[in-house]
Amino acid sequence: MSDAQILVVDDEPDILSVLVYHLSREGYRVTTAVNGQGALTTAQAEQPDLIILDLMLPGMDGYEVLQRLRGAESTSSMPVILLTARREEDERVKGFEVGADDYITKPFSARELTLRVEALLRRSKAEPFSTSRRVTVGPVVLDREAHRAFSEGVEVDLTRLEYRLLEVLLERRGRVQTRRQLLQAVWDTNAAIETRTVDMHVARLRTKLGEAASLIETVRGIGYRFRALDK
Amino acid sequence: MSDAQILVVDDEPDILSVLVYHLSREGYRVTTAVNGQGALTTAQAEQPDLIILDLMLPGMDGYEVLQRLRGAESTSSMPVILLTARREEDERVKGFEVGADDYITKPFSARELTLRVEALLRRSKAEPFSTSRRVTVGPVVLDREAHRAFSEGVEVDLTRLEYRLLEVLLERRGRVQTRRQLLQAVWDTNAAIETRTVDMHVARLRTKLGEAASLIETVRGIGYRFRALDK
DNA sequence: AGGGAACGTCACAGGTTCGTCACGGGCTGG
DNA sequence: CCAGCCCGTGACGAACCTGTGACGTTCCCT
Repeated sequence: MSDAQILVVDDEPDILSVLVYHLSREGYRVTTAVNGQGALTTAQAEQPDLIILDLMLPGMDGYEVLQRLRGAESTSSMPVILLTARREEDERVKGFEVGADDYITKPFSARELTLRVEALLRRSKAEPFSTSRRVTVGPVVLDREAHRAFSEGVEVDLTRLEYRLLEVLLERRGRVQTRRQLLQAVWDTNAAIETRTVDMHVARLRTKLGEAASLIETVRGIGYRFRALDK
Repeated sequence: MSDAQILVVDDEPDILSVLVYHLSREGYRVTTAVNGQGALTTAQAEQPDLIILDLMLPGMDGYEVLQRLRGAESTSSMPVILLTARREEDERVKGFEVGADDYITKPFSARELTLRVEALLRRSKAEPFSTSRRVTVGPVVLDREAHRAFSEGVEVDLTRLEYRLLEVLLERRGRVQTRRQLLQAVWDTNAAIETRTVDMHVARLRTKLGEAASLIETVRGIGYRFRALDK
C-alpha cells in the first residue's frame, strides 16, 4: 500500500529477519543496520521515512542512537519506533523523553507492527503544525494568530498556560508526552515545578474543553496524549 | 495556476534549486538572490508578490533583511515567508515581531511549501489595508484621508498616538498584538518606552470609543486584540 | 479482595497582570 | 512666556492566574 522506506536497526538476526519479512510483505522498502553507528550513517544517507530501533544494541545503545538522530538537522524529525523487551518497560519514560514516537514491546505480532507503522507514517504526512495559523483536530480548533481556542464551535476562554498546554498537546497529538516533557515545553526551560502541577492544568483544560475533554487521554505511569484523529 | 512572482533568498544551492523547481512547476515566476544585499535590491527592483527568505545567510542575516524590507516604503508590505531550521521555537516569536507573515521549517515538503505560498498570496490579494481611504470595522470607522475616527457614527477626538494605535489594531484585527509589537508599530522604531505605557493608551482609547471599547480585547499575558467583525 | 500507587478534584494563598488615578515634564500655539 | 494639551511613568487596588497540599477516587498488581 505504500512505497515508504523503513530503516530497521537490530543486532539479533532472528528478530531482524522477522521484521524485514513482515514489512517487505506490506510493500515497504526496508533497509537494515545491526549497530548504532551503522544506523546513524544509514539514516543520514538514505533519509528513511521511519526508523524501527531496538533498545539493546552492542556498543552504542538505542537511547544514544535516538539522541544523536534528534541532534542532527537532517534526521531530527524522523519518526522512530523503539523496540523493547518486556522487562525494559520501565524504560519507556526515558524513551519518550529522548524523543521516541512510539513503542513496541517484544514479543509483538505482525499486526501490531504494521498498525503502528501505518499510524506513524500517516501522521508524519499530515500537515506540519509549527507554522499553521489555524489548527483543527476533531472538534478542537486553535487560531494561533488570534490566540483563541474553540471546542465544538464555541470559543473557550483559556489562560496563557492552558492555551500553551493545549497547543503542545495538539502539536504532538498521538504521541504520549511525559509530565517532564510538558513542563519543558509549556513552562519555560527548567522551571522548578512539581510534575503533579501538570495534572492540575490538564484537569482545568479538560473542564473547559467540555465534551472534547476525553480527547486528552491519560497514559498511566507516563503522561498524557491528545488522541490523534487523522483522516 | 498563478502568474505571481516570487523572490527566493537562500545561499545554499541545494535548497535554492529545490525551491525554484517546485515553485516553477506550480507556474510561478521565480527570481533568486543568494545574500541579503541582493535580496533587498531585487525586492526593490522587481516588486515580487512574495518573498521566501532563509534566516541563515552569509553577512546580513534574515532578520536584518526583513527589518530593512519593512523599513522601506516600497517593500514594507510584501508578504514574507521565513525559512528556518527546526529547533528554534524562540526564533518564531522574533520573526513574527520583525514582521514575518509565515514560517516554514526545514526540512519541508513540496506540499507544505505550495500550501503556504498559496495561502499567503490569497491573503495578500484581499483588499490591502494600507491603501484604503476609509476603513469600517463594526461601529468603528476610520477616515484615513481626513485622519478622523468615528465610533457609532459620532466623531471621536483622538490624539496622534491614539489614532495610530487604533489604526494598527484595526489593520491587524483578529490577531493578538503583543505590547512590544504595538510599541514597534505605533511608536516608530525602538523607542525606549515601558511596555506598560501601551496599557495606558489602550485605556484612553477605550474611554474615547465609548460603547465600542469592548472591541479592544485584552489577552492576558500576551497583549491586545481588536475583535474581528468580518463583513 | 486488599493494598498501594497514580491520578482527579478541591480549596486557598501568593504572585502576577491589568485598569485606573494622579502627576509632572515637555511641547505648541498664541 | 504662559496656558493648555499630550504623553510617559509610578503607585495601588482589584481581578485573575497558578502552584501546592490534602484528600477522594480509580486503577493495577499480587
